[in-house]
Order: sequence, then C-alpha cells, then structure tokens
Amino acid sequence: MTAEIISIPRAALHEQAAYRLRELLVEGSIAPGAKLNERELAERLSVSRTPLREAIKMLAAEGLVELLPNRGAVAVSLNEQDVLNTFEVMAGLEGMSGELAAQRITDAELAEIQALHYEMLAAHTRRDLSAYYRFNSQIHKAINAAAKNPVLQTTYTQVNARLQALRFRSNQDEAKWKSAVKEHEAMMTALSQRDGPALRCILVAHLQHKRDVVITQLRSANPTQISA
Amino acid sequence: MTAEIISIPRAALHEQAAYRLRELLVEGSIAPGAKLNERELAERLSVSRTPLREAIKMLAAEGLVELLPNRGAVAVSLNEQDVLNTFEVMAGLEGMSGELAAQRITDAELAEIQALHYEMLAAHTRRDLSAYYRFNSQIHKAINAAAKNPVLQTTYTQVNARLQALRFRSNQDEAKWKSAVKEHEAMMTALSQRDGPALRCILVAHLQHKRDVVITQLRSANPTQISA
DNA sequence: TGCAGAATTTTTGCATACAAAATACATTTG
DNA sequence: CAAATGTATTTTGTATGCAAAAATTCTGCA
Repeated sequence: MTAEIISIPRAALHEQAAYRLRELLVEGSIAPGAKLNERELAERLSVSRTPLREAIKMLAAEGLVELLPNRGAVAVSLNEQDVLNTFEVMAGLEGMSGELAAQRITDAELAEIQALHYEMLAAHTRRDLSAYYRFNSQIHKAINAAAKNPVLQTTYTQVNARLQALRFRSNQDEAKWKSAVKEHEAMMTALSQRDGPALRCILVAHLQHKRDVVITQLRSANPTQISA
Repeated sequence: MTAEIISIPRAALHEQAAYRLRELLVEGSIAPGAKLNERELAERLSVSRTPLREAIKMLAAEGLVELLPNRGAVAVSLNEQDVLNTFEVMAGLEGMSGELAAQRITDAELAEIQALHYEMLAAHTRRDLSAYYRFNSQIHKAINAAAKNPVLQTTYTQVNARLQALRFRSNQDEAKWKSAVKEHEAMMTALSQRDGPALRCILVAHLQHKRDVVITQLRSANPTQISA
C-alpha cells in the first residue's frame, strides 16, 4: 500500500510570501513604481525579513519587481514602450497557445471553454465589466491550458502577470467592447473547427486590439509615465 | 551638469552568486538532477548562505533549479517530454524573433550577423564543433537582439538557458550538420531580404530539427531519464 | 528665509544563531 | 538476518543581530 504523500505541511514562508506579494502586485494593492519596504511588508505578511527577501528575489526574476542596488525593490512600472514590447510577446505566446490548443484540445475542454464563453456573453449583456474580465481571463487561460505545454503555460502566466499589474480594466468604449466579443465568437468557431492557423490569427489580432485599448487608456490616464 | 551614475560598486553578493551559479548550471559543472548543498555551494562561491539562498530562489523562478520543500534545491533535469515542450516554446520564440528582426534589423546588424555566419561556416569547414556552436549561438542571439524587444530577449534567454543546461553539443552526424548549415544559409537570405514570414518558417523548422537531434542524443545517452 | 553640510535615523544587505525537518546510523527485537 | 525503532547528525528554514549605505532631520550660517 503506497503511502501517498499525505503531508501538506503548509507552504514554506518564502512561498507564502511570494504568493501573497504576487497577489498584492497583480491586484494593484501595491501600485506600480511603489517602493517595497521590507520591514513594513514583512509585518504585513507576518514573516521575517529573510523569507520575504527570498520572495522578492523570485518576483524580481519573474519581472514583477525591480531590484535597485542598495535601495531595495520597487513594483515594476511599465512605460509605453515596455507595454508595447510585452504585448508583442504576449501576442506571440497567445498565437502559439491557440495554434497548439486547436490541435490538442479535447471535446470536454472545448465544451468547458464554450460554457465560459456563454458566461462571458452574459456578463457582456449585463454590462458587468468585472465578470466579463474574469470570464475573459479564464477563457484565455483555458485555451492556454489546452495547448498542453507546461513550459508555455508558465511563460505565458509570467509575462501576463506584468500586464495584469497595470489594472487596465476600466470601462472601455462600447464599440471596442463589442468587437472584442465578436473576436471571441470567431475564436470559438476556429477552436471548434480545430483550425489552428485561423485561431492563431484571431488571437494575435485580438491581442493587438487589446494593446491599442490599453495604450489609449495609459495615455489618457498618464501622459508621461516613469520608466521601468 | 548631470553627474552620471559613476559608481559601479561591484554587484551585490546575491547577484554575484546568481550569476556564477547560473554559469555552473548552464555550463554543466553542476549536473542536471544534482542536489545543491547550501553550505558547500556557499563555500564554493565565497558567500554566506543568505545571499546564496536568494540566488537559488531567483534561479528557481528562472526555471534552472527546482525547489523541494524542506529538501533544498536540485538542478533541473528535463525528461523527454520537458525537452519537447521547451523546444516547442523556443521554436515559437525564435520564429517571433526572426519575423520581428526581419522588420527591424539595421544594415549594420545584418552585416555583423553575416560576418558571424561566415565565421560559423569556417568552423564547420574545419569541423571545429566548439567554435561552430559558439558562432551559432551568437547568431541566434544577434537575431533575437535585432528584434529589438527586451521582453522577448529576456524570455528567450531564460527558456533557452534550460536547454543549454542539457549540454547536447556532442558531435552530431555529418548529414544533419550539413543541413543545419544549409538552413542557416536560407536564414541569411531571408534576413537580408527582410522577409519576415520566410525567416519565421526557416527558424521554426530549424528548431524542430535541432529538437530531433537532441531527442535522439538524449535517447541514446539516457534511455530512461528522471523527470524534472 | 534658504540652503549646505553634518548628525541622526532608517533601511538595506549580509552573517550568524537557532529551530525544525530530513537523513543517516545504530540498536533492538522478532 | 531483516525489519523496525530510536538516536545522532546533517541540512534546511527562519529569525535576529550587526554593519554599511541611503534617507531624513537638524543645525549653523549667509
């Protein structure tokens, strides 16, 4: 009788700290450019400085914080060029995910994504932007998962996290929203037909449009942005 | 008169440790799967355990080491599936790099890559495998740089590092080598013509062939590999 | 008042000390 | 002798202490 690994002896403190700090950064509780005070953060996360510093180093390698020699760490702040570069990579990764997902997705996975798609349509109809973004993100994540490549998944998640930290989910204009939904319709079609190249194109275009929306919002919100 | 940042007050210890440990892993001085003993490594790198642990956490985020709760860290060891997944992502990133590089490369950059190409041909002619790999890697790196996207560059470098840790540069068979060189010729043509889509195709195919070579070598060297 | 520079406080970076977990080893027992 | 149990040692994980660097405050002087 193989004794399965029973112990789930709670994650190590540096793991917990990394997880929670990542949350704080991605959720925007810590604003881009904000300084990370070690003593303060350690208290907030109820860990000592040692595991916290280890966590900060991990997030630095992930690109969520920037290390300033002898001056600690700050939450990354992306300037316009950074955002463009990040979206460019994201578009490539999304396209890849889509193409592979179309080849490898199972019927069950497809059905689940279809369900999420309908939920998203419901949210759109209700003009529930928060729910819309939640389902939207779940759909993209599910497509990514359907590609069945953990390396791709990790890379995607890591790069995407930097963009999420922007919190660009303010209400966009109606026309753009509508066309985004339309693109999602096209995605579902391509996916159900297992048309990889088509899905790739749609996703790349989709990301480009998202990029344009984000850039517009960035400009209106923040004419001049501090570099990262 | 802006006082430029004069001080280059030597990198912090955790930076140094990360750099050197990364080298040890990529160069293969620390074999895949090997356990990283903190006390031993700290002595070897002449740092105390604290900055070393911070460095290890960074490399874990980069995917070069794996953390085992309460059991330290080990150098990643990729099984066949891991290698396939990694190459799949690398192919996508290379393709992306190539397509963007074709759009953005300057004449000077192109000339430099052409020069590296000739150096590589020389190495091939001399059957100098080590030099061949060095120039080969420089060419790919230069193409990547010509894409002028730091996010892509970082991502590429990070994923590529895991593959380099495999040290798969044993002498491959003549036919494969020759066709690899031919592919490089095609790359140069596409690049000088600024034909992005073509370069993408060539690079993706090139990576697929490289993948096949690596997989063959892995199988012959190591019929059953421990997973990562 | 305004400001340069010194003194103080804070903060970061690193080393060490201690606790907990894992491993290795020895001993006992069936 | 093998398995199991208990003990010692090693190793990892975390907290704390200390030194150096940075930030802040204070002070003296024009």
